[in-house]
Amino acid sequence: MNEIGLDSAGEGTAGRREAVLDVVLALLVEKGAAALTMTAVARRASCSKETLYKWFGDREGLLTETVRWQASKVRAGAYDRQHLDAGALRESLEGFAANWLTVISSETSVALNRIAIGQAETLGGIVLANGRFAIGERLKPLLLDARAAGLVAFDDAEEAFRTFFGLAGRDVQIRRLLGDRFAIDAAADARRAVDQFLALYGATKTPAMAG
Amino acid sequence: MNEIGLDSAGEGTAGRREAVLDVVLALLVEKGAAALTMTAVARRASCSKETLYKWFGDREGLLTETVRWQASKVRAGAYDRQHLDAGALRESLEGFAANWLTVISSETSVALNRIAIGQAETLGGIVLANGRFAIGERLKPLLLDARAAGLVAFDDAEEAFRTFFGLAGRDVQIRRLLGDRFAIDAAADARRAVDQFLALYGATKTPAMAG
DNA sequence: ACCGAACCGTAACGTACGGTACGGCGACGT
DNA sequence: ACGTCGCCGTACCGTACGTTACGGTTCGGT
Repeated sequence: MNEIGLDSAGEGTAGRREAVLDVVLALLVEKGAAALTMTAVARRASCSKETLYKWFGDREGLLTETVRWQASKVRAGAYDRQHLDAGALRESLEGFAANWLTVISSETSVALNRIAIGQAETLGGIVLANGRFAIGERLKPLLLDARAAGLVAFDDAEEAFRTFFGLAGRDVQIRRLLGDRFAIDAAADARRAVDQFLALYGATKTPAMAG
Repeated sequence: MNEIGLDSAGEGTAGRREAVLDVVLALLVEKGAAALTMTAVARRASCSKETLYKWFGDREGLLTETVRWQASKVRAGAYDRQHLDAGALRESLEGFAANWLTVISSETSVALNRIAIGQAETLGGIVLANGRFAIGERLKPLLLDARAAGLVAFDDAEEAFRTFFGLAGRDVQIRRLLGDRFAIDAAADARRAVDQFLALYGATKTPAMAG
């Protein structure tokens, strides 16, 4: 039951907070948002509720910190911007799409999005900023570099990204959120999405629908 | 306060149940899922809690019936299958996309999806069946007829639909669910989505990425 | 006029949860 | 050695909600 250990590793209280946040994530995934009570967190984390409130203020603070903590773990490495030929572009785009698909399909992401949607006023903005918009800001430089290299053609990088987002995600996220557990081949889906995206925006082929 | 009227219209108890369900929807949209208590529903619907429990069993039964009730209201008309030329296909697809975008952007749909996601085990399947899968089954015949008419080319109608779904919806639903209120031009988005879909699957142009 | 069914309004009950208070205990500095 | 600090475990409090029960009222049928 004790998942933390009484500070035996000598990591001080540094890792304790994060251990608590991991307990929140684990409970969220295993039991769902309804079972996420302060008592359950305290018991699972082998800490007292008093400590929980001292560290995180209240329940909402605990949830907020958990969302940020998970977001900080998901950040994928930035992609190399050198030697951007057609192959490198394709590889980077597929990496983005496959990683994104893997993340939004994971139980942790689904559970976190569920609770954020349930409290859209307070948590929705955080998840949105660290999810949808964060990946947009990380992908746009790649798209702009690709355009500068004459590999793709578009007017608005935001619109191009939204199309990429749609082609990659399709119905995956909403189905997962609504409880549909179906198999996903992230690599194959990423390849298909990139094929379709380049068919629409690629400059080497017929530049259809660039506006 | 009384939104129903004491059966004065002589509609018997036929419309009373539906009136209660509309109250649930209104409360969901106005106050959010957290404020949806049985007491609030009873007060707003000018009925007693005892009646609520007699009619719907328990809180979950009330929610389930509400989801079904809303789903029955959203059904759009089937599209004409005659004279399927390129123009008619485009028009039908745009109609589908625009209607779908309007629905998923509506406050009612967002509120209902939020609560369904929060209770994915019990309500998620219902929303999924009446939303994502229902529109899929309604769109596929159109796609198959279009393929038979030589207007589009694809191997798997399900995959073609999922692409259409992604091109139309993109990030709209997840952003709305997470509380992002941004303007949407359903007609323009539908036009763009259909343009892109036909660029990928249209048989008149280069049939790229059909597999 | 009378009966019974359905329903309204409200009170009541049990439970569960967020948040707080308290006693005890091990660790650490002096 | 000893006081202090932080934390654990638990008990506790107030509240809110789901659910049930009950008295009073309306209304259709006979």
